[in-house]
Amino acid sequence: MPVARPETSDARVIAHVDMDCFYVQVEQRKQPELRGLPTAVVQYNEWQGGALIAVSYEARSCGVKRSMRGEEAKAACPEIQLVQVPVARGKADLNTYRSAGSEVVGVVSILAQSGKCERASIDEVYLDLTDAAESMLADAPPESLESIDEEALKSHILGMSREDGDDFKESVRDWICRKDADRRDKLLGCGIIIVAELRKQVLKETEFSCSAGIAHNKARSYLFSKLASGMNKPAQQTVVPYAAVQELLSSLPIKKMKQLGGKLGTSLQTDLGIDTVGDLLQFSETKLQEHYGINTGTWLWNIARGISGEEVQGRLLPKSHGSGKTFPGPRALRSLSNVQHWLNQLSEELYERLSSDLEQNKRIASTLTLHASAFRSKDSDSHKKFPSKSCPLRYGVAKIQEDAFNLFQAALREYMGPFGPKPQGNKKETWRITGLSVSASKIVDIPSGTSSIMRYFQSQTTIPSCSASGFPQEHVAVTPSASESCSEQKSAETLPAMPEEDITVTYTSPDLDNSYRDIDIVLEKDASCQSNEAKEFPTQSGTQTKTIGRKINNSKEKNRGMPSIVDIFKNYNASPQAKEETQEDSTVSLTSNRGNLSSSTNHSSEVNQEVEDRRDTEWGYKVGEIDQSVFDELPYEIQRELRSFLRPNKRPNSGKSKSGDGSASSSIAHYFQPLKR
DNA sequence: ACGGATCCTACG
DNA sequence: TCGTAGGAT
Repeated sequence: MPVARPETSDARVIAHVDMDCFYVQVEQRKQPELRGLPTAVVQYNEWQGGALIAVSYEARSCGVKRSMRGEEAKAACPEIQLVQVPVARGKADLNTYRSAGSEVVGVVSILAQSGKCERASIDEVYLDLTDAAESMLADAPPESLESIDEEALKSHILGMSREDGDDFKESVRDWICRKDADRRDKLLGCGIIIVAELRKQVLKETEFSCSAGIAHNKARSYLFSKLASGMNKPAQQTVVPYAAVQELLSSLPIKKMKQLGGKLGTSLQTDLGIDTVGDLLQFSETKLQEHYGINTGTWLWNIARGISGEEVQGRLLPKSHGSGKTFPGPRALRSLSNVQHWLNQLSEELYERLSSDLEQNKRIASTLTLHASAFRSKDSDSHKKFPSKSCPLRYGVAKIQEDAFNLFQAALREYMGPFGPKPQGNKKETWRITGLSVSASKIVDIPSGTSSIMRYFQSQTTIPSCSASGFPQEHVAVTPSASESCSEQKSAETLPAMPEEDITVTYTSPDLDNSYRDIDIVLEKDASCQSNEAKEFPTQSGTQTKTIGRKINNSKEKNRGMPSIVDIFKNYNASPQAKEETQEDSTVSLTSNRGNLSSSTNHSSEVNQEVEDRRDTEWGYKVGEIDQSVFDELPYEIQRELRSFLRPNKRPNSGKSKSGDGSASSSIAHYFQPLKR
């Protein structure tokens, strides 16, 4: 699973910042009355009071633990406040937490402007503060400061004996300011001050408290930010000096290490008889490689020594979006139309999130994947894996819904295999669906400032046929996108008709205002979705926009079903330098109900300029190289826009000035740009 | 090198 | 527990 990365440079300063019981804090910010009370966030309420997914520190001290049910929590702590995760479309809706998460990432990335910042999860970031720490050491080393921040003095310095009160803070100060310290430790000392300041700012800007680990690499900072915050208290920061690493690891239970909490960790315990990380040291690198393969073996050898060369990626946005739901036990889905109903819900949510991503971050996803889990009762291998399927992603709710359903049916046929779709003349299916999810991946940036492209995709979101005409439509037409790209290419073969119940399925489709309205559609009895004569939605009178994907497919053999514009952007974005600059293009949506921190003003011009600088040299396509038939199929506005992109007016190469005024300041404010309101 | 499918891991 | 994510193979 894990892979080894040799340590590249010696003295990095890496911080892992982790929000304390994040969902609880989000709810407490929304409902300040809850602050200070034992609180937990639960998801669903029906069964045993719902499942706890986040627990406040007050509740933890009452003995409430994550992965208790709501009722257990009430028993352990009668005064606990249980807040429910919002529900939308019949499923948990995590959007409020997601946007609070991007709010945090946005603030952190701005504060850490001088260093790389990586969104590690909804509430965690890694920071590479090496440069900031080095500049501080050069310009304003801690010992030169007249006073050290109180927050910094509260840090835990591992390996340092801990006494209470001022003595403790005094010794922290001494450690930070020690003149004869190892350079690596001095850098960590700077890291302490920087992170303390950053955490204070995050609290001020977002009202969320967080904990942090500061060390020389990701593995160490992660581990100790987790260990420390998991211990007892929120809002802690922990430093791992070089010299303390070995001893701390030596007695650390192996299962506590990231990546070793599961099967691999268990295997180490049982197969090698190991309990602590220190125990791993006895095994030679080759021995570990023999047991666990070359990659995992070397990784283990390294991690036992706290070595990890993994770099902090400058990525502030997620790499995929997914929407899923489980249907445990008796709630398992037993009919195709029920599956379709839920796929429609999930697809709707997914589309909504793709739309925001497009709007806010100018990104488009290009792959749609369907995952499901299932079992077949009353049969030998009742727990065969349900295969995943993917296809090119077409923008538009109805398209995603269609494609998802088609992917599902393809997967189901494969899953059922020889059993065939209709094993007995019985009424009910033999399969049960216990989980469904749709996800969108391979997300690429599109050049900013191309407004017509935005309009193009927006127009794609309207369903021309039914919403305008009001005619009931048979909506399960096969589209080339999903059906052709599914594994079974025997397109000529008529697929076995799936039994379909008479049922009213609610389709929802966005109208022009992006608000949703419901349209009831009665599925035909034999909605043998499977006629492979691709039925196109009747191209609607009013709509200019064409489904470019298909037409292009006809003229261009490869890339079936893939909107060519995605190809173009993909190629564009594949240019070597284009990425890694996620720092600057931090169009992270700072959709806070309080401050509106649009980070753009400062940066966007710079980004645009950069984009323009690369145009001529780094576009994967030159205008003449784009297949004319592809180009012609694009909406006129986009053609025009692309032409202007492809033939840029050359501008003087203004070497991207490293932001920062260069004025040396003795204040740490130098390392942070205060947020402007 | 790349992409689809599968598996594993982690966490609120 | 569920709903999401990321990474390795």
